[in-house]
Amino acid sequence: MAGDDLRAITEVDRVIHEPARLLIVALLSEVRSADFLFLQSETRLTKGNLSSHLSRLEQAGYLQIDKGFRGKVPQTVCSLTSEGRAAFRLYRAQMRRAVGRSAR
Amino acid sequence: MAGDDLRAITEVDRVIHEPARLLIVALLSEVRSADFLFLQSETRLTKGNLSSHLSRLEQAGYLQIDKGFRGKVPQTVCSLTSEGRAAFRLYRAQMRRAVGRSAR
DNA sequence: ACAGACTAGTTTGTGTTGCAGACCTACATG
DNA sequence: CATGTAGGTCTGCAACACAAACTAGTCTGT
Repeated sequence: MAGDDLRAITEVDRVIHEPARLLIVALLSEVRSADFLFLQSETRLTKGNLSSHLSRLEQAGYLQIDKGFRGKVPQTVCSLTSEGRAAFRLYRAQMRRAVGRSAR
Repeated sequence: MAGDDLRAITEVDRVIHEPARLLIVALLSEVRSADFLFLQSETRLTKGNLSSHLSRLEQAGYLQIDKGFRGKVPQTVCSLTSEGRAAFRLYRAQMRRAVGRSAR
């Protein structure tokens, strides 16, 4: 039944489902890595928010965060882990079922 | 830029974005109307939860809730309003940009 | 050299919300 | 009367999103 497919929606990964993080993950899914400032300008999130969303993604094992320096200036570089990419793939598959009717 | 499309994700309608309600709206989008018990069995939500999500959707103007009787038994029948359908259409368009395979 | 501004990011505080479960109302039936 | 059904409300709690305050260190002007 169609309902069974749909019911899976209630089990989507909330870490990714949150719009701000979905945006971050979607952005990162298209590149190898991105630094904090790039993400901030793309997402227009405040530093505080961006920082905590990144931490959340890291905690979930979806993101690798490398802190280094560009010259004397600290630099935070982020990239999705393979679990992160897999989780995003799954999320997309689930959501397409709910919204993607035209995609098929 | 692709980033601009994506950034719209952060503005999705949270009323619909919540998985339980997304499920309800997706179900209702495929029928003219559905009663409380049907929704409960399809969603597997508790009565309490289902009731409050329905109220939330009604408050948002997305849902019409008609309380009546089937014989002597009370019956709550729900159907999306045209605003509800429009909101869902918009939501789907926004989310497809984030998860749709042919986004670019 | 030292104050003040700037950069990069983290921590804290607050209000909202999603959810489960207990309870309530009204009617019907065994 | 006791139980069941339909459809809720209410309460308590944990999670969380967001903004604002804060920290650490660098750069600039005088």
